Amino acid sequence: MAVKKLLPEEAPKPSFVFSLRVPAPFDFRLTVRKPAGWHWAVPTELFEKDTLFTAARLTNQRLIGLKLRGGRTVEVAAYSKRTLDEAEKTELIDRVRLGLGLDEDIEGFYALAEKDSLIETLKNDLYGMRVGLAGDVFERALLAICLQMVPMQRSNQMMGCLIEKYGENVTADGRLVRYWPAAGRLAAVDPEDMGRACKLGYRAKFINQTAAVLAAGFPDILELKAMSPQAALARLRTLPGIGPYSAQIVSPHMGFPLDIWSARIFHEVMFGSTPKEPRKVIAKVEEAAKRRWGNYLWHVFVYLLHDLPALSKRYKITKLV
DNA sequence: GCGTCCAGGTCTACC
DNA sequence: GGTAGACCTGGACGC
Repeated sequence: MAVKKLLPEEAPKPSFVFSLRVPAPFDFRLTVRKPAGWHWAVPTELFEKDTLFTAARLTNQRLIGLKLRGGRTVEVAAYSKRTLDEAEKTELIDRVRLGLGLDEDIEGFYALAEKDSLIETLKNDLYGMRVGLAGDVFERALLAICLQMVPMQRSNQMMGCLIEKYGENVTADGRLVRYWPAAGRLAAVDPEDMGRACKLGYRAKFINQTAAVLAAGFPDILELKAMSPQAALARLRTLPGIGPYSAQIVSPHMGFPLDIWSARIFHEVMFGSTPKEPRKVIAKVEEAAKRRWGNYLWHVFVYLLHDLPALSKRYKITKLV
């Protein structure tokens, strides 16, 4: 999509530079460029030579171009037309910290490998991959709503269209990245027009209404992180179109967002059989997973879904779509 | 080529 | 409180 390289003389200098030392174990590439192809902040971001060119939108709606260069210490350069003030710098640092999963208890997750062969496999295959959570509530809500009731291919079509038609351009060291639309932009769009343009179906109304709620004032991702997991989920579920599944996708707390696709995979891995009606085994899978992995459900979820090609050699896993 | 089914949920009306 | 049915769309599938 809309990512292109500008000529060197056009590339601006960063307006803010900082570095983050990430505790071991940490693999930068696996963290920002996950094996199954999940984006870090936006599908249009660019990754080349251990460097990620992407963006972040601050709470005051300023869009900042970002260049992250990896290693144990991640060098971050922020690009903006005007200088960032101290509050904006602090917020940006906090957002990148959250995105890189600096505060995750990855050691605790790996400790499960001593008694759990599945975790041992995941640890060995994806050692150093931190889950992280980049992007704010609206970006993640768009992702969650576009995931509902459609195969991944259709989700990508809808998200791509929203970004292309309503998104914004930002540059990061000369790379042009098209970023997610702002909530205020989609709140002002006629949901019928948006639905027709991007083939969103009933989701158009949810996106428009959620955009309006967020544009009017709602806790950002860092504020939700400061809440208890239960309080954050409850607050997110007040958004139109955000139910129990989507709230866990959006929440900065580690959840276990089982849908019928992931429930089927977990059932196959945990119980060795393919459920005829995956929707009906979600509660059973969730209960068993909680007993087996406790506080590390989200890590297991992300690791397992990114290690499916390797796991499919050991477990009977239904072909992906 | 055409008809049918259903997919990485949520909401609402009804009991 | 729980449950069935509606909701958009397009790709897969059977014929």
